[in-house]
Amino acid sequence: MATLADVARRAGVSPATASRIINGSPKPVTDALRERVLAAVEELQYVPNAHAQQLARNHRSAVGVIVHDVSDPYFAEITRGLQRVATEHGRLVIICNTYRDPDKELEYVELLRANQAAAIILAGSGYHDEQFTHTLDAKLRVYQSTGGHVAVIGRHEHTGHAVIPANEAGGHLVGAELYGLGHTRIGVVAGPRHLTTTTDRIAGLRRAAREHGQKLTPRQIVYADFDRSGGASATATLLDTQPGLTAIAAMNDSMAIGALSLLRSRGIDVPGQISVIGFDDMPIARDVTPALTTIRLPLADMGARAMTLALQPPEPLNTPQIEHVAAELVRRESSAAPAGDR
Amino acid sequence: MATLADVARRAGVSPATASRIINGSPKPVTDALRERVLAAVEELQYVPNAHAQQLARNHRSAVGVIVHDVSDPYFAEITRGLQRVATEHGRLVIICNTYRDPDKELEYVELLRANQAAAIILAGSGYHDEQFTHTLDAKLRVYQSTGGHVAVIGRHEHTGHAVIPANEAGGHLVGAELYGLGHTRIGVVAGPRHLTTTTDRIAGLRRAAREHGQKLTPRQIVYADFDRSGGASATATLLDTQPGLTAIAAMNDSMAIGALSLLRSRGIDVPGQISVIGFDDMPIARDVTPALTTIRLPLADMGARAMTLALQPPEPLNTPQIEHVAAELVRRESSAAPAGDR
DNA sequence: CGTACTCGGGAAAGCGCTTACCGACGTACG
DNA sequence: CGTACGTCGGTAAGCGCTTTCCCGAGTACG
Repeated sequence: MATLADVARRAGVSPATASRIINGSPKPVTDALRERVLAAVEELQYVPNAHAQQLARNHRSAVGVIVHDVSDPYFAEITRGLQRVATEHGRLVIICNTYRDPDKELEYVELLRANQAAAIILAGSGYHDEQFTHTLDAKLRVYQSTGGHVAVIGRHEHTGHAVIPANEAGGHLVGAELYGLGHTRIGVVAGPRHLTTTTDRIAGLRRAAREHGQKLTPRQIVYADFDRSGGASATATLLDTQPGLTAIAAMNDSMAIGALSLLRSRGIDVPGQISVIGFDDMPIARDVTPALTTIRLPLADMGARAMTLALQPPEPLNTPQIEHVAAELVRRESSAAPAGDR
Repeated sequence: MATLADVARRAGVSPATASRIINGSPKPVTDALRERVLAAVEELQYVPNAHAQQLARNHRSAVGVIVHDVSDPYFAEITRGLQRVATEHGRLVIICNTYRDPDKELEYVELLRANQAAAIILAGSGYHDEQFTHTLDAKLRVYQSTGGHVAVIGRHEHTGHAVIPANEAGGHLVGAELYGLGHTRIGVVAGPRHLTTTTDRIAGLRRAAREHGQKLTPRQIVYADFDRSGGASATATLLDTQPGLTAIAAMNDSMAIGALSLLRSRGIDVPGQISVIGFDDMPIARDVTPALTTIRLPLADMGARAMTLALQPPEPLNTPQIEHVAAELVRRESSAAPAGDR
């Protein structure tokens, strides 16, 4: 591996000069030398050692993103937004997948700190776990105290900037739509109960229920994994335990799609017999049949905003900023009034 | 930011000792000292500077992955497999999205080299561009010559290990199925023509056509972006220019889904009036309606294999290994014999 | 009790780069 | 023609860590 010293030697200059030319330092350098150095770089296929540079310069450049799983469309969309902004700022993004293991989240914060990340962005639901939340928060604070920036997406318990989707309000939209259509026997296909996203969305749903003089009993809610197969199994449980169900509210689109596929396999018509509403409005939502009625969250935009916050110059007022993002109901074909009403 | 020296000072030992304790070096250290150092680490919330470590140790640890776009399910799946293996080996993965810009691919190779990546994995189709391929290859060789490992997925023109999906054979499977069912008027919804994946798959399709005494004219093939909207627009073009079409072969599932949605919007029954076959078997394929007949590629597994190859101990025989992976037809509901045949 | 080891710990030399700081030269000026 | 600058390069001191080498103090042995 060619080093700067090699280049300098080859060009017959000092490492200092070579460095200045290669990095375009403000210090003026004669054209003759410049050309010689550049030629040497080319011949030696020299690429500066990023670690050495980082060490010598001592200023952070990369930013870290911690998500549950990039291959989940929810995070994929967020990541897309994040990356776009990061790239505009010339930042390298390090993506860390926790695969929903809170401990990994902790580990990755350390790793990112070790790598001198300029900012850490935590995307995805928080956990209902006092102990964990506290530990994470402590780690994040330490990181911040050494000049690191922090932004979180979809959680509020933490220090640092935050982009917060209207999960509760979105849940309320789902409820308002369903109860408004006349459904009373609603099943909820929920994600893991230890995720705040799940509970926030359900809280909104509950509020809507109350407003319509209804109530959500524990048995109407089935918790499962936040993915397609979790949606399918939760739906199966619901079908078996809640006869007369006319609507299913899935707490994200992946689960809704799982629900759709299970209903289809049981020969149940959607929305004829049962309505289904999802959450997030992932791109696929419009491609399933029936096209999924869902709550739209501007995921890519949320990612972009979080990155923007994180990359902001050292806080003007030193106060973490919180951006709320609205949820919006997108009516498609999977929801309708219950059969009896028609 | 606390440094090792701070920790050492606080524990009243030399940096050397602190380092040895923290990294669990083979050198034995008294328990008393060990505890003091560990306590200091805890109090100072010390995290070693990864760049300094990397510089001092001088051995690569991270691995870089260059993909077109992680938020594309095709790459998301591959990435999932890659990550799994990398994590098992305790490697940090740096994911780089080119967003299909070949120049970025070049840039990222440099960046990864600068970051002392132990290996670079290039996923996704290659480009039909002599010049570019040559430049990339040269850069890769330089990287290899300094001890870097290279593995590519889905392209063959390069140096280094390769995991190659049976694109041609898969295309042939599509053709065999469609022509076998009796279709003769087939439209091809293809990805960008400068991608080798596109042309390889079409080549297989052509071979099947010949075997059935058929032929694919240029007008039967429409090239568009490798995504949902590309699929929709290509399908629209096909419908407008190829009356009497009975089947559409999409060159990936995203495009197939776009095709499906366009057909639905035009009120065309699938597979009643037109059959649709996709390629890749992404998870969503089974959730659209009608469920998509497609060619299965074990994407996550391909990623895992590439990572395994890349992480192999310095080539035993120094020869790049090539692993071919088979494609398989998955019959679902979107394909059937043409109407006239029934 | 002296010698030969062993064992735990520290001193210091880098890893590859950046960046004050300094010095040599050339120019402009008094 | 001597002094004062301004220019352009080089020298060297780190950045935070690892690791080799060495040294002092035990221990075991003759």
